[in-house]
Amino acid sequence: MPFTYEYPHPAVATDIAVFTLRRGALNVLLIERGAAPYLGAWALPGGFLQPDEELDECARRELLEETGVDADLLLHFGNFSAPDRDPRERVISVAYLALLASDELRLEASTDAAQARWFAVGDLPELAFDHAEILRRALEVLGSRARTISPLFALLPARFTLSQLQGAYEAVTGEEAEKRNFRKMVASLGCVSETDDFAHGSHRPARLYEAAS
Amino acid sequence: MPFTYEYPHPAVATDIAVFTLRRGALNVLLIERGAAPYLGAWALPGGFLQPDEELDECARRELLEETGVDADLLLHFGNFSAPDRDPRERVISVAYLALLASDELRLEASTDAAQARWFAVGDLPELAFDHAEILRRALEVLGSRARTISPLFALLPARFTLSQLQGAYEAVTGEEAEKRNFRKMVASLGCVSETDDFAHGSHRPARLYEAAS
DNA sequence: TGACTTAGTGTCGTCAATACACGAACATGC
DNA sequence: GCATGTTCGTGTATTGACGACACTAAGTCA
Repeated sequence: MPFTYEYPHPAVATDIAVFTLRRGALNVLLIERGAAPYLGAWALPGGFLQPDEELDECARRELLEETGVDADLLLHFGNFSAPDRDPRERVISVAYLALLASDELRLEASTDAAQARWFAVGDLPELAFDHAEILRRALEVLGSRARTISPLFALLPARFTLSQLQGAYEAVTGEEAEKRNFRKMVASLGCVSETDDFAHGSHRPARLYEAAS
Repeated sequence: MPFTYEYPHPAVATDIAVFTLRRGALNVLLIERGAAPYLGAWALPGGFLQPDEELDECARRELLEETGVDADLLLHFGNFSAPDRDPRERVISVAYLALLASDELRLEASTDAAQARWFAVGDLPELAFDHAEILRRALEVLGSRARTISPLFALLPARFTLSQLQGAYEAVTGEEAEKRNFRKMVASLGCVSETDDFAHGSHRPARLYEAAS
């Protein structure tokens, strides 16, 4: 029996919610759309799946093309398939989230995007399409996974103080943590190892840690 | 700027791993393919997304059409997008899992499927496409979510004994549980309430419980 | 050199999870 | 009807995890 699939194929795209910490606050990367629809509106970076490309690859490529940011760890967290979510034609959105250390970042908007910018998650502009909903879901997933700590390393430089790690944890979960209990938890997880160096600020230096082998 | 999307659209399909308990063992519902490719091979039920249909709806509809089983609670757990995973054309698979009580089941194969059958997850046939991989991932996700108990109700009749609930828990996690500790856990979760009735077997009757309001 | 600020540590109480053994209730067979 | 067998159902003691709590240490800056 020959294959006949009588329905039109939808377009398939990825959208990526990239988070980082800036001045202790959780920020998300948005682009200003350079094309209709929603010309001039802010949106999550993303774009269409190409032939011979897996969805994960598509997400990484689109993010790099549109913002100059290369994220090697992308987590799929949901699909968005409302038939009218894109006014042009039917587009299935495959949503990813990523975490990045802010010292790795150099934003470069591409042709598709007029500009790329960080926004604190508590102070967001109106978003194009259903991206507000996608971002809301991304934040939910992020908060629920923060307790495993290890993803948080991606938000920090390679070497970090425990206070920085706690700050990342608090920014992602939205809850304050007890300093001593937090350190006990980190120690029991065994996912960091101390270095011989210290971060020098304006007060007592803090020991630097790194992700355990 | 007019919208032009120069790449061909892939087909989008859903595949569903439906689990139930039969004689205490976890079983998965498979269909025998009634069309090429993989004619005669066993596969997860599933099919193509239609216009004006959300992915969740597609999964429920395809399952019902192909097997006669209606699952109202479908959980998306991943996408499968290897470019060559379907020999006909590019097909993105959106994968779901569902749990059902075996007393709700009356299997009816449709035209697309020669027959539908339950297989113990420990004794599976060769599967079409990349469905072995999809099923493997479904089992991982299922095991990791069992600890919240509440999804397990779907595997059981409306009223069940605690021994049945524990059996479902053990079948899904693959680990044995201590009877008293399991009951304490269930009590502390507060997700079941006792009824005044008892299940009569060949020994001491067991109290029947139901999902808490 | 003194004041300020952040870094870093130990203890106790509570609660959750683990391990463990026995009496209760009913069905069945003699 | 009575003895036997099987599953149902419960309480306690121990352990480890988690949360609350206050102080000393080390360096900067004025």
